[in-house]
Amino acid sequence: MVKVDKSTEKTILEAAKRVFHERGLAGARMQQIADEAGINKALLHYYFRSKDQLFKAVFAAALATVIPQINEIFDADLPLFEKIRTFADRYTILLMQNPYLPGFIIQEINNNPNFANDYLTSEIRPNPEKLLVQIRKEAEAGNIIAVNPLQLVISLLGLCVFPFIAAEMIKGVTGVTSEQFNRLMEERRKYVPEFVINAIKPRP
Amino acid sequence: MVKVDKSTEKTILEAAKRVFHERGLAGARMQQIADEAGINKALLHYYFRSKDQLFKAVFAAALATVIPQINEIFDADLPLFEKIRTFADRYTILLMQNPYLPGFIIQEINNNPNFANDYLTSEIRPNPEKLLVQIRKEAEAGNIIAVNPLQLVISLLGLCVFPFIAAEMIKGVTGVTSEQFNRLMEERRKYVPEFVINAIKPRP
DNA sequence: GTCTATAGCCAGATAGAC
DNA sequence: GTCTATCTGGCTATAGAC
Repeated sequence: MVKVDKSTEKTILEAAKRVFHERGLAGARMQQIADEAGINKALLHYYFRSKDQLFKAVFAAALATVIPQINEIFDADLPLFEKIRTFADRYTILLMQNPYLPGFIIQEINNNPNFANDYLTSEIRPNPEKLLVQIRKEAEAGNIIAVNPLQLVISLLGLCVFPFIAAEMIKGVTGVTSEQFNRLMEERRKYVPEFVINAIKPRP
Repeated sequence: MVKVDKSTEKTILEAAKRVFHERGLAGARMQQIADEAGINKALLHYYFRSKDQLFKAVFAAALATVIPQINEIFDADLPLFEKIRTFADRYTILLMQNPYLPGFIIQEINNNPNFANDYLTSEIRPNPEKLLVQIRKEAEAGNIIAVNPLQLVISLLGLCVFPFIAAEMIKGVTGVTSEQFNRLMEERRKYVPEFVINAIKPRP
């Protein structure tokens, strides 16, 4: 990476992010991070002490870019259908800008059963509670069909996140290029919320 | 692992499957596989030559347990709604029996950009073509609303697979136990297909 | 086929000069 | 703060006895 006028620590974090996102904790190499940052290995240790701590910093940053945004929409003061539209739209945009993020997070959670204790603080922690209550109330009022609120939230998340997790598989199987894939995700910003709303809107 | 009367090769493959599924290629250790198989490292190399080849065998087996089943339903001679119900039901059962499988496959695909060439043969390759055509025809006939067929297939897959990929996250955040999670997936066998059918059924 | 012992390498971490 | 050089441990892989 070309040296630019920016703190070494930031440069390291950005290089580490790229490498960890691509290869995971176990697969990443400190040498590659150093190369991408345009520095040497010793300096990585000078700034972050160990590979593990560097990883923790990158992982925490990943959670911090995605979880607060999710919670903000979960807690927004919006009618349910508007909330679903806003969530799908904003979350898809976020993922288009950070396509490696979901796979990275999921992968490392599965490899570190203790992640909840290690990383989830009171601020950085997905909190669907308000949305779950909102769904339950709308169902009781008959504004949507009867659903298990947790199933609905999982479904909404899955519809947004899954294509990014499975991107390489989708490309490999269907033959769509990265550009076509992006257009597909662009289309999904509107497709997903209408899909979900249709699924839960009562029929006359 | 307790020694039982079964071929060493099979014992190794089962142990390797457990370890690779949990830790991925880079994170797995040949020593751990040997321990779980109740043998020593040298024997692993005697049977599979290298870690890489052992991994390839496990990965190919993983694809072989899931892809043919998917294709069978994709290609079945069923009306669309029945196909959706069958797919969600059977695929969810399959994943409940192999919960590590999706995460394992996704993780290694993302770490090996060349996987399509390495692993996808003419038999072992997801083939949604017939289902895509079927969806297009149903939409043209007005039996379902207008949709991009690929979006619909991705959605159906995501609704089934995502909860398993995100299982640890879901448990960590909501506090549901593994047993409660299984009940949730059990419920999903019916929930997902009705959700999807509702989403695409035309309104009067 | 299965084992013990060990070779050989690679990656994380540190020492110490500048 | 940043570098080069090096240590150290751990891991894959092999040699060779049984």
